[in-house]
Order: sequence, then structure tokens, then C-alpha cells
Amino acid sequence: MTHVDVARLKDHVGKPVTVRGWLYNCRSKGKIHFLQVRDGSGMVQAVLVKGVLADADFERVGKLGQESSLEVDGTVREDVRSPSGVELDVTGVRPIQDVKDYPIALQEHGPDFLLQNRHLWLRSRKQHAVMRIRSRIETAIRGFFDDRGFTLVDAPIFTPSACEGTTTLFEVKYFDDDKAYLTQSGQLYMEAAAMALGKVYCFGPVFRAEKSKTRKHLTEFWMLEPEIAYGTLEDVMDISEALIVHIFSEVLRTCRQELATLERDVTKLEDVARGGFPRVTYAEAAKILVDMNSGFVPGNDFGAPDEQALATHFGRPVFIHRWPAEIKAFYMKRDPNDPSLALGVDMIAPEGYGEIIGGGQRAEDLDFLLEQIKLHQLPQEAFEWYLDLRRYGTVPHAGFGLGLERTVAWVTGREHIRECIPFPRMLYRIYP
RNA sequence: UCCCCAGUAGCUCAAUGGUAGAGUAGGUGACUGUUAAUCACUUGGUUGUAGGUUCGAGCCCUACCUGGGGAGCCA
Repeated sequence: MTHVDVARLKDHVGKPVTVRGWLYNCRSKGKIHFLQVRDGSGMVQAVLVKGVLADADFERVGKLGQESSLEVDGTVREDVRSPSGVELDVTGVRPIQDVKDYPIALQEHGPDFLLQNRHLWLRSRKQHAVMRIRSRIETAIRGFFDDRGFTLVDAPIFTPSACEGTTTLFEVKYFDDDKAYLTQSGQLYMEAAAMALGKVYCFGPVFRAEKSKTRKHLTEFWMLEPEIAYGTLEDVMDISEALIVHIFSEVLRTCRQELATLERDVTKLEDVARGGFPRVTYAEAAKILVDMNSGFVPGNDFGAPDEQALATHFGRPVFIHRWPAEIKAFYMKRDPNDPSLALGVDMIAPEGYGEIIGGGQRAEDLDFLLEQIKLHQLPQEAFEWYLDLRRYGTVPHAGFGLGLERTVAWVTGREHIRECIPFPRMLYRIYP
């Protein structure tokens, strides 16, 4: 008998197949067992009628516990009662391991318990669906950039110093007496790579040692960072909008089943996939907040409540660009029309998912950067290689960073970012 | 680091300051179309820890521990 993935069973109607997987649930109705079998590709109901097997084997199958591993032989049959359209008429069952007391029951569980059992939680239907969508999003991202002539350039994980000098970093010992830090961003390296390869992106894990305890934060998360030589602030907004549209379109095209499992409102995703995101300046956004009497003080950075208010106001992804320079990073280019403004842009997602993208145009002038490094009291010697990029053929360039888990949370409609990475690393939690 | 909330059976949760309970999982049995099947019976407890108040504390008070949510910071 040929082994077939559950997802492909509909191509084998009427034929004998073997399914290899795990018992998700078993409902026994006296002389019929209904075995819910999952194999990672999908779930199928295998129907075992008494008399097909020896009575002792029939009894034994009916007593297999949740997540018992097994191989099931059977004939594929179309059935309108099945959500997947097919069922398996069982002709044989080979239990591999009979499991008792599987920790995760078919009921609600608390977050602490689920996170302690993350290695098992991944098997449940919704987590399975989230991981599938995450994978599809990563594929869509790579496809998007590969199709547009970008080169994937992997950034280092160990770095000699802070990229931006702002956030708290994880420190590790680097051989004898040197210290190294886990990267918080590959951006500066992408700027170097863009001068070599034109259009580049990196996509990998980054680390933040801030003691953040919210549904939007992880200590280890994955970030996509494209960088474009000769790119501008407008390019960043155009490309990031096209990217978001592409991601949402691809998920809608390929993950209908998973979205249904997650009970995600797809009309929300379809709206995003239409594009045409509003673009406002910081000053315009600030005015909106002031007009709402939100208590926002113009000139300040937007806090989480401000961000939420803006997201609600627009109800769509929104770009906010041209920020007061003093609240943005040292490497941001100034607006030629108003040097107090930085050519930075953030994209805020609707539905409370917050800042998904941050980026902008980079300063390409050597003297300006030297001044900024002094002003921010950064160690110039650590940035000499970065300054070389402005000494040897400097050009305008721009790029952005996209937080993968926040994007996954948004697409899948998850309450918490911790469900959007296979093994979340969070404040005080590094198991399993 | 700060603010708020919660810790009771393996899990999810009840319990006016007065005999610790239910559902679920586990066990035993019934049932030929179940969708977290249903039904009957059943095992299961140092109420996070340490003090305190009280005739009496799961409940009130203090400290600590663990977890959750939020702020700041960011993606």
C-alpha cells in the first residue's frame, strides 16, 4: 500500500492508501471508531468498523490515547460530511506507540501551561495553522525580493557594538577578553552590502535585551531588512506597501484552510491586499491626535496609545513619515526642505498590531554623520567601516525593517506575538 | 525598572470567614455516523511559600515566589 500525505488524499479516491501520523482524537460509538488522524499535512477521519479487524485489535485501537503514533491503512472515500471532503475506510491499523496522559487536552489552557509545553502545543490545530502561514509569509517575502532583483545577504549575529546605540543588547564573551553583542539589526551591514550589490535584503533573527513584557515583544525575533542603493524615502513606502500587498495576497491565495481554522476575518485581509495605504507626515498625524484631545504632546514620539489611536482613526495600514530628527536614529537623512525633520517612516498596522515596519532614507554625507556620531556620543572608531561607505562612492540609499512575528500575528489574527514564532524567547522564559 | 491582575485536582475553573466542588483528562462499562460525541460509575487535593488576624482562613492582612497584562523601549 502506498503512503500518501493526508493533504493529497483527495487525489486517491477509491484507492487503498497508508496514512502515517498521530491520533488527534478518537470518538468511539460502540461498533465504530472514528479516528481523527493528523500527519502534519492535514487531518482525516478514519472510520473503523467492528469486524474488519480481530475483536481484540478493534478494542485496542479504541483505547489508543491522544497523540498515539500510528499507521492506518484504508480506502479513500469521498464524503460530504467531512470538512476535507474525504474519509478513510480503515482496513488496518498499526499502532507505533500507545500514548497515555498527553498533557494538552482538547480544551482551553492558560498561557503559562501552553508555553511550558510549546513543543507539544505546536501540534494543535491553530498552532499548526499559524506555523504554516508563517512559512508561507517567509516564502512570499523571499519571492518578492528575488523577483525584483534583490540579493539575499546574511548579516552577522555577533556584532562588536550597538547598531543604533539605543536599545539594550545581549552581551556575550568573545574569545579571550573581548565582548560581543547579539545583533539587534542587520541594517548597517546591509548598507555596506547595498553599495556592493545594489539591492539587498537580510532576513534573520535579531535580539533585544529590553525587559519588555507585552503581547508585541519578544527578546528574539525575525526581521526582514531590505536596503536599496540610490533608494529614497518614497521608494521605501512604495516597496513596503507592495510587499505587504504581496504577503497578504499570497496568504489569501494559498492558506484559506489555515485562515478558516484560525477563524480569521478574511475581509480584513482582502482590504489590506488592495493596497493604497494612506501616507501622512508626522505633523499631520500629530494634528489628528491633538484634534482628538488624546493628551498627545506634539514633538514627542508616539506612545502605544497614540499609535493605537492613529491605527483606529485610519482603519488601514498607515505610513507616517518625516519625523522630528531628535527622536529618530543618528543615521537618518534630514529632509532638505526642513532639516529638523528626519526622512524616516513607520507603518502602523490596523487592529492593534502596531508598528510593523520602520525605515527611511539614510544619511549619505560624511560630515553630517561624523557630527551625529559625536552628538549621540557614539564611539567613532567602531563606526569607521560604516563611515568608509560615505568616503568611497557614497550615494543616496534607503531601507526598512519588517518584524516577521508582528506581521504573522496581524495576518493570522493572533492576540499575542508569542504564538507566531515556533519557540518564543521572552522575558524570563527560555524553555523549551 | 514601574503600575495593575491572578495563583484551588494533570488541565480549565467554582466555593457569604463555617464539612474543598464541577467540567475535562485518566480508569471501568454502554452505544453502528461521531465532529472538543453522548450516557452511567470511578480514581484524583500540603488551596504558590512563610508569617499574622480570628473560636475558625481557599477567602482578610504582610512579605516573598511564579505567571499574566500594561508603561517605557522598539519591530
